[in-house]
Order: sequence, then C-alpha cells, then structure tokens
Amino acid sequence: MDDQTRILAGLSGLAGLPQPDLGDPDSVRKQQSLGQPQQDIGDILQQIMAITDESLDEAQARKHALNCHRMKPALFSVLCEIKEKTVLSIRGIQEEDPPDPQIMRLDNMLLAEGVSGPEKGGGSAAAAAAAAAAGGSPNDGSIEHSDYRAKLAQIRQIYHSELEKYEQACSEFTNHVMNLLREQSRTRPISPKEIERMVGIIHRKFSSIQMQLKQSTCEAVMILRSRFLDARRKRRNFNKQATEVLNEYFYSHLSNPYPSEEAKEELAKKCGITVSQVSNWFGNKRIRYKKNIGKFQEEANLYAVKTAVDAANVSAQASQANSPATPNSGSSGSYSLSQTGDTYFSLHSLNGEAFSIGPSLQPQVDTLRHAIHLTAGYEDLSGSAPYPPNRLDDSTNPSSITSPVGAPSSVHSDTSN
DNA sequence: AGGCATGATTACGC
DNA sequence: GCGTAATCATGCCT
Repeated sequence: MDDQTRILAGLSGLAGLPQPDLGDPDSVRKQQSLGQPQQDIGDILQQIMAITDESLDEAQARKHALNCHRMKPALFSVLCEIKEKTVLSIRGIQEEDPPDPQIMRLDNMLLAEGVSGPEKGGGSAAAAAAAAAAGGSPNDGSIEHSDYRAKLAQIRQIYHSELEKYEQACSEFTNHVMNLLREQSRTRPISPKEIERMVGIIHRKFSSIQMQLKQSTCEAVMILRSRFLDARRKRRNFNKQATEVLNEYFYSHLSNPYPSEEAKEELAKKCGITVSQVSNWFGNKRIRYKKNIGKFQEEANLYAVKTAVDAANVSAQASQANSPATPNSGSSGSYSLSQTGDTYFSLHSLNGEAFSIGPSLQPQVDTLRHAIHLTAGYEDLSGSAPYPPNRLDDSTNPSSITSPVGAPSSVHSDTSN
C-alpha cells in the first residue's frame, strides 16, 4: 500500500491535465462530482481491483474502458518508470556481458574441424593435417580417411540441424513472448525496454543451450579424431624387411647409433616409412637396448653375422681373393666392420660363444675373428656399456661423429666400395 | 585374458 | 631441434 500512495502522490499533478475523456461519461461525471484527482485515481484503482469479481464480458468491457481512460498513459508511464528504477536497474548490471570466451573457443574449434563454417570438403583438410602432424605412415588408409570424413559429415549434419532447430525455437519463443508482453502492456506496466530485456534473457537461455550443443559436438569430433587419426591408435608394426634394415644399421653402428639426417632419409625411403618414424625407431631402440643389453645380445649377434656375411660376400666378389681376410679396408664405408668398433658387442659375443650358427656361416665368423685381431684395440671394451662411454655420454655433438653415409645406395649393410 | 613387443607421444634437459 | 626417459596405446603371441 505504501507504493500505491506514492504512485497516487506522483500522479496528483498529472491528473489535473485538461484531458476530458468524452468517451467515458462515467469518469467525467465522477471527476466533476468529486473534483479531486486523487479520488479519481483511487476510483480507477478500485475499478481495477473489482475486475476480478466481474463476469468475463463485464471485465472485458471494463478493461477496455480503463484502457481508453485519459489517465491511462500517464499512469502507465509512471508505473514503468518505477519498475525500471526498482527491479530492472538491479538486474541490468550483470546483463551486458561480453562475448563468452568459451563459446568463442568452441566456435573456433568447430570451424577448424570443418564442422561449422562453409561446406567445401569439410574435415578432410583437418584430417589430412592431423595425419601429417602425427607422422602417420603414407601407406595407411585412405579408407580410414573416407570413413572419418563420413562420420564428420554426419556430425556436421546433426550439428546444423540441431542448431537450426534451436534457432527456430528461439525465434518462435521470442516472438511469442514479445507478442504476449505487448498484449499485456496494454493492461500492466511493461515498457519496450523491458520487452527488449526479456528478449535478451531468452536469447541468453537459448545460447546456453547452443553452447551445450557445441560442446557435445566438439566432444564427438574429438572422439572421432582420436579414434581415426591418433597415430598411436593405428600403430602398425613395421614390416619385417623395414625392421631388418633398421636393425642392420643400428647394430652396425652400435658405437654411434645416431644416423645423420641423410641416413635417416635413406633409411626412411628404404623402409617405406617417414623420417620421423626412423627417428622414433632409433630413439626407442637406443633406449631399450641400453636398458637391457642382455636381451638384445642375440639380436646383435645375428645382425653382426649378417653384416659380416654380406661384407664378406661383397668383398669376395669385388676383390677376387687378393685380400680375403680384410673385407672392409675401404675408407668411406657406411657400416663396415672395420670401422671404429661398431660391432663391438657382436664380436664380443662371437668370441664368448654366446650363440650358435650354422656351419655355412663359419668361414665368415672366422673372418670376423680375424677382423677382431686386426682391430685389437677394441677388445678391452668388455660388454657393460652399449657404446664406448665417450660416444654415448658425450652428447655434445653427436652428429659430428656420425658415420658418414656414402653413396645413397649404401645405407645398409654393404661395403663401401 | 594377460604379458610382452613396439611405435608414438610427452616432458625435460641441453 | 635433438636426445633421453617415461609413458601411452596398440599389436601380437601364448
């Protein structure tokens, strides 16, 4: 009631405005008879209060009458003003928020993934980029990519149809509420500004729903990506030949198993894998070898023999018996046994009878043994360390001591000639 | 199914 | 940028 008296007080000035409502003889009569604006307003309010007690038709008629009352615009504006000052001004503070950074992030991601934005091939570019970034082997699947694209297109379609649905619902709801409020503004104090605010509130509600949609779409894309494009998920073992090539290089460069960039490229080409895969392989190999030399001993022996056999064969073919015991007297060979003790572990094991070989390999083993004697300086490097300590630990400049790679075709175990 | 092997990734140091 | 060490995730064998 306190409010009411304030309103009445506020209206006291307005009521005196010379606006005789000729369409409403009743009010004219009352004003004439009472001569008091306050009483006039009180009368109006009484009529408003009494509306609920009347029948529908009567109420409608009364509403219409009140609507046309000359006091109505003034009363309306004052009530709006009061409302504005009390309730809405408090709310207004937190309304003007800046564009949500989270929704911007989601938008950017969806754009980057090819879900939102223009159609044009959609996520295929993103897929290719991701595959390239993952260093995936070139032989892996266009099938998987098309599968990925199909799934991405599906997500995209769902996203867009949902988005459209939300937008439509939002505008429908907004229109509905606006019409309702406009309608109601004839009978209760609702300013256009308030309608605007209400629209803003509705939009925010819907945009939070939209954000959820975007978020779940992002999640779906991430899952899809991880399933199809994460290199670890589609890890395939290298084929036997590739592993052999890599192992040959590794064991024949055991003292310094750090292939140069050119050697890596050559190995990559030979194995049908990427340079970064070669790097990964050597990284893994070094660390695993170092961790458990014993486990790799047999493998090392095997490759030493293989290398020796190859070397012996090539040497025999090339030099036709003049110097049969020194197959690797060349100066620039990539994996030659005579080089700086590369196969130290292999040779050590050979001397120590760590494994058995077929009789056909015996001559080559003998050759190796001979080679050991010729390179006697390495015999005291008994097998605790995988490489001479100064080589492994002195990592100041590994590339500078990397064995030279000769002709491109000589990356793996052949002799340098 | 469980364990080992293996290719890739990540964090960190230089 | 490269190497190491640790770790992850998958493949493969028993």
